Amino acid sequence: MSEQTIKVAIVEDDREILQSLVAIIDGSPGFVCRQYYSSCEAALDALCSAPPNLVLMDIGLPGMSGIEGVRRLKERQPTLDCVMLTIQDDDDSVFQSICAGATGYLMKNTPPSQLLQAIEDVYKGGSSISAAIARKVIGSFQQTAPSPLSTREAEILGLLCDGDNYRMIAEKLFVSGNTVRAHIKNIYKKLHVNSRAQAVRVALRDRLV
Amino acid sequence: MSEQTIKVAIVEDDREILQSLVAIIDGSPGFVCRQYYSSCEAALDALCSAPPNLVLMDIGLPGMSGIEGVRRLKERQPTLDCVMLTIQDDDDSVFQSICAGATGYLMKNTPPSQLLQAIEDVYKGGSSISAAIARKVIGSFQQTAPSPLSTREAEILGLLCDGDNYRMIAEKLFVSGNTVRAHIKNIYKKLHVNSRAQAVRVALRDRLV
DNA sequence: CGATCAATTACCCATTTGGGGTATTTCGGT
DNA sequence: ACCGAAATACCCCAAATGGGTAATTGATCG
Repeated sequence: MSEQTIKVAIVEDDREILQSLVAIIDGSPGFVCRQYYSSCEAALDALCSAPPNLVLMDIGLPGMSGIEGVRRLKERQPTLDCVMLTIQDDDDSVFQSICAGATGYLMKNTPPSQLLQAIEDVYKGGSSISAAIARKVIGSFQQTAPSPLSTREAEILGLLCDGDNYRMIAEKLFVSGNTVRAHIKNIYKKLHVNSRAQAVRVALRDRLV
Repeated sequence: MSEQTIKVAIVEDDREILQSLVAIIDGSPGFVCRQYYSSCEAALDALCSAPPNLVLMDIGLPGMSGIEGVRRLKERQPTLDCVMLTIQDDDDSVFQSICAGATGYLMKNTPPSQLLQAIEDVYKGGSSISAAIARKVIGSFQQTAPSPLSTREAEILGLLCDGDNYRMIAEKLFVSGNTVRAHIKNIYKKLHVNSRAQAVRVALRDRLV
């Protein structure tokens, strides 16, 4: 079962790179590349009517970018895995790709053995991202600045995010509504906001809850 | 420079696993393990006064869990990299660990060669997470359900998240405040909420903006 | 061609919110 | 012993919000 051939499609505008990729894939047992395109426009319909197991997508394509390509592709084929192939690894490209639906993100200079390993990982339900990119993704989960809020304030902010109003919060914390108001005023001052909506946004963004 | 010895500390309560880990690390050129502990309580002070390059931390420890251990450790030594070592890979443990500050997350059955590779990756500023775990982390960035909102509603929800009130939204969109109110009522219905705070929370959670 | 829905406008009214104050108690640090 | 931060509690009042109802226009879909 693990020896099933993995059908890979490639979208890449550089003819040389495309050919060398096809050669690597097609020349390796267990992998086959029968679909390759030089633009998203050319690839989209074909990939939707005859979906491969996995798509290697260049980011820097002329016309529609690989990121937009993935977005369109995933709209029509949500189960199709896409791995970005790129020269730049700037944060923006990484996160945009991931949000667009990419399952992996590889540098173009990845050695063939790792490339094949990555394809196999994705095929098996994993995700192929390099150590450096994984760190960036993980870093986005971790809060850097320490919370400026007191314990009580953080508690109240949490209830604020749940949509509770003064009265509900007061009841849950066994204090008066006036006290809740006083705390919320302090929270707003500390977060430099002046409405619930903004407070919730900051709270979620900075993981204060 | 790449041949510098990496000092690894281990926190693991199972004596056998601990010994085999120490043997692997210490027996490999370029790696050394001089600090090993069977509980977070025992490790914390020692690791802060004589920080290694990297800590391998078991999650299922008696007493303080490895996740809490990482949290405390990172409070005092924010630059110290921690890699979780665990038998379970349930979503909760993964995300809790990452949010607590872990840089990597490995299964205990990871073969020695990959373990050493992972340690080296982290030491070089990367992040060692297995393909399966990377997929979970990446998946958390990707919206699954299509947005139930119309273009206009999504637009207004975005401004709502910015903290704009009716009047400000109305001015930005060149419509009346009453229209904005009507849209917001529809948004609330579709998102099953009844306040701005809840709407913002859902919008950010489901990436509707 | 009728049905439906998105977008738009409008109004009423009770409740909630936010900004401005003031004050007491408790607790940890200097 | 004193100070400041945190937590508690209260006042007034203008503005914003949320729920209800209703009507018009345009586009899209059977």
